[in-house]
Amino acid sequence: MLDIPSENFGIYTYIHLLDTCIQSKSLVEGKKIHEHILKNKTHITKTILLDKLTCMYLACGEIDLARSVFDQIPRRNVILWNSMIRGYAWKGPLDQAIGVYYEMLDLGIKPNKFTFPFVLKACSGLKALEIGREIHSYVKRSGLESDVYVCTALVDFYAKCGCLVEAKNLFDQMPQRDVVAWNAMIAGSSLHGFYEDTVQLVFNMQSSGTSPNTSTLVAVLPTIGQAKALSQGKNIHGYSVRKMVFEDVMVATALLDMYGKCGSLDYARRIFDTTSLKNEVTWSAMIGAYVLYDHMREGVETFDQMILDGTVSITPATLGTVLRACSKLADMSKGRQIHGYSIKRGSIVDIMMGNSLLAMYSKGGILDDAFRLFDEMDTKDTVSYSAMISGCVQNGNAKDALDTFRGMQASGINADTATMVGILPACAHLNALQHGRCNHAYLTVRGFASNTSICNALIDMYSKCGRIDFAREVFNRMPKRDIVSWNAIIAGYGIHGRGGEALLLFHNLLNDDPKPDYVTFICLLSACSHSGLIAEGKHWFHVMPQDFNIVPRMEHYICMVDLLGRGGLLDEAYNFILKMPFEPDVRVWGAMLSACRIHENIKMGEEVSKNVQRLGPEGTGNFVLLSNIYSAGGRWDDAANVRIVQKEQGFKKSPGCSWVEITGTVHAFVGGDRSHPLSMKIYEKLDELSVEMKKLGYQADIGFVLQDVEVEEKERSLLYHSEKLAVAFGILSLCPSKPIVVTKNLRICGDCHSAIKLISKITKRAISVRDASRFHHFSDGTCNCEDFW
DNA sequence: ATAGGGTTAG
Repeated sequence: MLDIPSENFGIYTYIHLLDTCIQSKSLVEGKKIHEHILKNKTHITKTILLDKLTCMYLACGEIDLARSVFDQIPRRNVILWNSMIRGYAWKGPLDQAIGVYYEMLDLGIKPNKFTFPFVLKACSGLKALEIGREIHSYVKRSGLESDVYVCTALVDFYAKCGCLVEAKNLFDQMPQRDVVAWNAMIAGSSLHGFYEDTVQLVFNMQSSGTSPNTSTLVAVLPTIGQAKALSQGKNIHGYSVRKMVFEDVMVATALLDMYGKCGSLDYARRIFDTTSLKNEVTWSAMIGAYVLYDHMREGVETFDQMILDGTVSITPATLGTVLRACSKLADMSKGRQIHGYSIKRGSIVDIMMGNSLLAMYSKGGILDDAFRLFDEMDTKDTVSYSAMISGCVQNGNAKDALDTFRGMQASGINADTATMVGILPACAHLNALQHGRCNHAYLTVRGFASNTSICNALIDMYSKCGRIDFAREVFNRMPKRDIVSWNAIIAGYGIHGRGGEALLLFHNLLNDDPKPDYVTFICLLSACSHSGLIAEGKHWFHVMPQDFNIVPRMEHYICMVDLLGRGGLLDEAYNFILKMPFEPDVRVWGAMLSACRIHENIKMGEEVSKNVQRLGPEGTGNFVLLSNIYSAGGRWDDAANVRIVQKEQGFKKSPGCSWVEITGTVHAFVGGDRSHPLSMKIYEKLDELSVEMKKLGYQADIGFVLQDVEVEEKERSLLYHSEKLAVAFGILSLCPSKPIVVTKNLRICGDCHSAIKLISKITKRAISVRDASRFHHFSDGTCNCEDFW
């Protein structure tokens, strides 16, 4: 600590002392010297001293103190103005940098080539395009456009603001381009996701004799990850190894992130393990990679290691990523833990963090908690409201979604595209045509009505609300249609049983721009199925791979089995399944089974039923598989992804599995499961409930079991379905006031649906079942899905 | 270099 005597110093002594503070960034000493100067009054008005004090505060990052000294100086030179602008451009508030710049111009001080890079940096940060352009024209008038530094700053500004053409023009005009100029151009292009352009720029940079440096690599890698361009990413990796820059944390983290985004988790992990100097971003990127590709267990484990490691701080970004894992896993107790932790650390004020929590609670079906947090949040933005709205919709709670939307409008927060795309399915779900039309009007007023995603949601809403004519009108008027638009309208005609029009539209699509994708064929085939257009369906299924290069997926086979089976061609459907190039899953057999039921073919039904039983939903299930199911957890929300993951891990079957969380532990069951320690009690409970249910007129719908066994045996196998076991265990384990939330990986079975309605009445408990497609909230004998799912 | 809400089918 500096010991300052109280006598008066000469001015150069002060200056010398202040320089020392600037070098060592010692704010405490600097302040003492400032006080000393104020006390002695001798030099208080000396500009040179005030200049130094300003610089001292700037060096210590005390921008407000710097400003107060700066404002007292009567005549300030351009260097000091530049320092002040630089201070704001680095520490913010950015608009102050621009303010000081204009103040300087107003006072007639002429900016120099050092001024522009700082003020332009502020413009980039604020995306203040017009101000930036004005500054650009001033630069031209001052004849500084050819200065490398100024021009690079302009390139950077235009590129960051997304005006890549202007950036490129300036860049091309530069008399010489150093690595910083190249990096500005590359970073801007990468930032806006222009993968090909970015890679081309790097190539050109090398051909022109400038070697990429670490900043180049760090700028390029995110676009590569976004484009999932793994082989290009490997090239960069190789380059960084050759140039020995892989030991740079930023480069290592960017490489890790790139591999993660490409799904190469092993490579990502290898980089993670070999990077000795990990910071919090490195850890976050690793966790994020796991979560992105549904490796929740590894993600959560890595987070636990991060805490144990203790060398880096836990940021809201990390917590947000872990929350997404909890959300995907439906692991609310872990999520709550993170919630508590973030309150303790004060991270909860971070709005993204709050929004992640909202999304987790609402997607997890705990709307009460979501709303409680939502009410507590001091600042709510569009995303907060959107998360609540779509959360309500996903829980089948469309009414609350609409109420929340009204609240949003009342509090003056503007809805954006995502909000509207979230609210429209609520109208579809409620069959709330009036609301839907109202929202449509609102969208028109707000100027959203021509947005492609919005129109897609409108098409879906109108067709689900029974107004395919309105849906078509929206479709016709769209300025730009993407493949989702076409799929939505084709599906719309399909569910309205107007297969002919669906086919006609499909033909129109073939003459138009977007190429059909695999969903198009699902929509088309199901439209054919709903309208009995068997020949047409068969035709398109067969030409799909050769003419459209689309490999039939499980979903297409389900549609085909449905098409043939519904049409009464049971033998053909059965043989079709047998000839499938991969093993049919339970949904294929399920479609077959329902065809057998429609056409009352008991014999084939029995045969098919064996396959349904074997594969789930209520198969005997083996426990290796089971442990994998719940360690990987809540895969219910992305059925397609589940199959990819399962294939990777070498599993082919997908048995029905239900789980319930009791004080932080997940208890999972498959049908007929007797492995649980409390198995005896669970079965007793179910038998007891079964007696009560029968009193209320319950009859097991043995149509769901087409096995050749005695009626009583059929009833029993239904009674021990996984969702019933989980519900019974919930009843036994949770106090009566607590709602029971069961999650099932497949769709809930029809018999279980009727049974749980009665169980909710008998036990007077709220029971929720989240199945593969939606929530079922049971209470007092009814379900909020109104038996339609 | 890491982080939040969204539409198409069955």
